[in-house]
Amino acid sequence: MELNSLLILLEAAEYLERRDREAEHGYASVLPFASDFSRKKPRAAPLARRAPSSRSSHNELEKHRRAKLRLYLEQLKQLVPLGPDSTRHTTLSLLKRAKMHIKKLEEQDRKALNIKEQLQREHRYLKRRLEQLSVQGMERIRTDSMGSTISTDSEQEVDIEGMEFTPGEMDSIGSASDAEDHYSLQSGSSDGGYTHSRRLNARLS
DNA sequence: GACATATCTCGAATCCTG
DNA sequence: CAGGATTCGAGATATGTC
Repeated sequence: MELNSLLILLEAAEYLERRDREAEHGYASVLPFASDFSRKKPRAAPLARRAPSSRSSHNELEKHRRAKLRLYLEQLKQLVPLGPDSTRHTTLSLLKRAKMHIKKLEEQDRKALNIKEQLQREHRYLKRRLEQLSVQGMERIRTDSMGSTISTDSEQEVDIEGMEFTPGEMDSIGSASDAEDHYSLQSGSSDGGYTHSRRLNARLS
């Protein structure tokens, strides 16, 4: 269904909701939006009636218009989860459900976006951390080859399992954006922060 | 039969186009 | 701006449900 139709239906749902609320308070039960008041004038007595032919064609057009509205409502019904009691739904209940459904989808979208940003930060941080570790490894190789007597052919294991880095620590090893990334990793996620649990095996000679 | 909801009809307001 | 097309609100009527 085109977006315009949905928006129209959503507006209709809000109007009907408001009308219900106002009816509960005993005023303006059948009046349209306040902004529409300017359109409404007291109905004049039917002086000049339309010619029968134009009247019937007008009625026919009205019938088409209602059919079109029904069609849109049917299409809307396909898009909105109606639940188990979907045997009978009034126009009003359908529009209310559609409104709730749209709000739910917007909320899901917002959450997914948050998770995406969180993962992007995590990815940036881990990438930089990996670069730093490989640079450190290369430096150690260089110093070892310059006469150091530290075990020449032994295997050294760098275990960073359970490592956590504070923002201050990040300052010393990376850029400001690194710190920002890591800080958000620890504080931003709902599961209590991100902990490195990876074991990096660095073969050093 | 009372009540709720849908549909029809009509006239007026508004939009659109030449 | 005139006039046809479209949209809207309101009352009447039809239909469904309890």
